[in-house]
Amino acid sequence: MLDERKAAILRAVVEEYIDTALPVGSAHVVKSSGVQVSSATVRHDMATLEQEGYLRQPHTSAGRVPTEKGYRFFVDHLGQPAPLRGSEAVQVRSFFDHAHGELEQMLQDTSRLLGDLTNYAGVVVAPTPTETTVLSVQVVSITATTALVVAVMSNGAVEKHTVELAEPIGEERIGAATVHLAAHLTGRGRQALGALPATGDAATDALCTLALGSLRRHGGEEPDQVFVGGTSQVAHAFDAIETVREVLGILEQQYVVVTLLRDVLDRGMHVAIGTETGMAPLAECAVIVAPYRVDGEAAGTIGVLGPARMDYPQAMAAVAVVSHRLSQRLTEG
Amino acid sequence: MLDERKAAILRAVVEEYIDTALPVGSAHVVKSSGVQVSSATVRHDMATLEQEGYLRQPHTSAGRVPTEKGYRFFVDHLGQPAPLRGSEAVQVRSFFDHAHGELEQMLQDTSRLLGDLTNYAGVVVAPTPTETTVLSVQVVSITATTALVVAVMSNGAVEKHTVELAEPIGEERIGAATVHLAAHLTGRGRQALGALPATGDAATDALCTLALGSLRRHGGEEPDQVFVGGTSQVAHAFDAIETVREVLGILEQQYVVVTLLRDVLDRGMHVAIGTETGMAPLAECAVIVAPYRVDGEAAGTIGVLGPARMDYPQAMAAVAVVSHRLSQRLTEG
DNA sequence: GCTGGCACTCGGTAGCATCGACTGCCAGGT
DNA sequence: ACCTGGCAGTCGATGCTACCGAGTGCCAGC
Repeated sequence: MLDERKAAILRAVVEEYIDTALPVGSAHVVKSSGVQVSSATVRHDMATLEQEGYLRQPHTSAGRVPTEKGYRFFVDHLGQPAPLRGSEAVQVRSFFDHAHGELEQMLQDTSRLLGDLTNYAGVVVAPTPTETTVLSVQVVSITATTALVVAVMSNGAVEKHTVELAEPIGEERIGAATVHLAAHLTGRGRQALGALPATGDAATDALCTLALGSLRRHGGEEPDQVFVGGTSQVAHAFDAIETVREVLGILEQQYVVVTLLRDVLDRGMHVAIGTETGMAPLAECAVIVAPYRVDGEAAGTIGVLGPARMDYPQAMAAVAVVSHRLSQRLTEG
Repeated sequence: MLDERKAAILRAVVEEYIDTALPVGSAHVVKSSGVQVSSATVRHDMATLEQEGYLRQPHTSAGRVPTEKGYRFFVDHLGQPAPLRGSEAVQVRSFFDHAHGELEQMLQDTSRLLGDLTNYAGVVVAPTPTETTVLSVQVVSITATTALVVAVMSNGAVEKHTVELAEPIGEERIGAATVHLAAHLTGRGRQALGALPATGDAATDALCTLALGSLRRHGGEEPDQVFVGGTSQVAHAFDAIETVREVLGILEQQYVVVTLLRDVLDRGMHVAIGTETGMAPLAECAVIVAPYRVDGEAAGTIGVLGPARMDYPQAMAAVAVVSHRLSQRLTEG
């Protein structure tokens, strides 16, 4: 563990580097850290910090830059959770006060809110429908051999899936299937999607099975819906154009984004820095994630993706607040 | 109008500049244009082309670069519509052969396809529900004072809207509203959303009115859904990071994107270059748009957004093919 | 009307000296 | 044992100059 002064020095380096993106020299540390020693002493400590892997020097005769380990120590031990700036608290409050309508639209807007608050990319993963119950099911015929299964879930989400039929099916059987499905699914949870008693009519049963299958799949390995906002911020956060492109590429792959957030949470982390993300192209990035809850149950995830030299205290505060307010908003109905 | 040689020279400049992003000198033109004259003559013509506004010189003693007018002439008179490269034709074919499921998901994927094909950002505006008919309507209660109106349209789209009720309403009235709405809307088009006969029950009527309103609004001034794919390509297409950011910013504002595409089409154009887009931040960009059709009716729009020095023939071919195949796919059901 | 030739322009690059922000180390003081 | 001021040394960044070369405009001549 680091003694107090070294910790203070490390904090000063991280904070300054986050601010300026420039390597930090001992003189700056003396000015900004509050430690009452000379720059020579600081130099000594910085050399030690470098040996221990918290800092590194881009080249001799340059200042120090935090390593992944340095950032990690910072967020674990030094990042006093900054309260949100007043104007931003207002922004969040007003956002959730005015949020209305469509769940998807609101989540999309939330991702943009996160982007605006932090100046990094904001991500929102839609609630997985695991623990919701079915409010209503309906089968609608679109063409002779395609039908649409629409299920409204108790969390306000609407699942819809096209099913392709082997052969044309009449309106009356579609109706029968609707009734049958409604009878057995309404008010029940996902576990009801396992099996269904037969109706006695083969074609109707076939349709019901397809419908069930599509609903089951949707909550299964099918990727969760994900919304990304504030991609334009990415262009500011990195100076290497190639990095920008890589990060945008990642954000485009919804599946990857979902996996990333889930992985981080699964490992019990709220912040993943550089290689901790488990994704090579994100070596220069950091991710902050938080789950949100609906009716007390973990439902989905939000997060921000920014550069490793991220304003952690601020971003963590933003994520925490948004997750809290979102949970509240989704729970109250 | 330009005489034949000047046109050939202009074409050479545009093509070379598109390729290299470097100002093109008279010697290069001689090499690549096929005109059988000396560089001095080309220089003469290029000076004329510059006076007439087709080319400009970044600075004395540099080569020429096309102006907006130059690109415009190129696409209007010189852009022989390049056939799609074989591998890309395959890619498009296989995409539409395998496209299935959810309309929204497919449109999202289509936008990415456009991005991949052109290496610019791909945009797809979802079909406006204007000319579709209602296949089914249903009202589902979510909480005591909120209900969800779900309508399945004949094009496979599902419209859903939350409505907030002034006071709690019972299940049986929700059911009554569903029945009432279904009776009057099923099989009818958007014009049926105007008014509804009364049921005799005030609470049910109130709910019906709210539901109608929400559906009407959705097809009205409410922005169309838009999908953007290939944003990461934007980082490659421009070298100025500030431009990248501006363009990404535009692409994030769905409303702006929809307006942009619609405007261009309304003006009867398929290609808008620089200021022709009507948007200042897109001064260095060009947009290619095409409508797609469902059952012969113009339904939505697709497009790509790239730099003004875009590979027009190739991109136009890609947009044309995708629009054609998408129309086909959506029409056949 | 086209051409080769020529003088000229000017951005980009390479070389070079300088500057300054750093560091590491050390001898001396507390 | 620890801290400090001082000092020599490193090395990227900055600025200067000289030069190169791609490109131009112009002109006299075919």
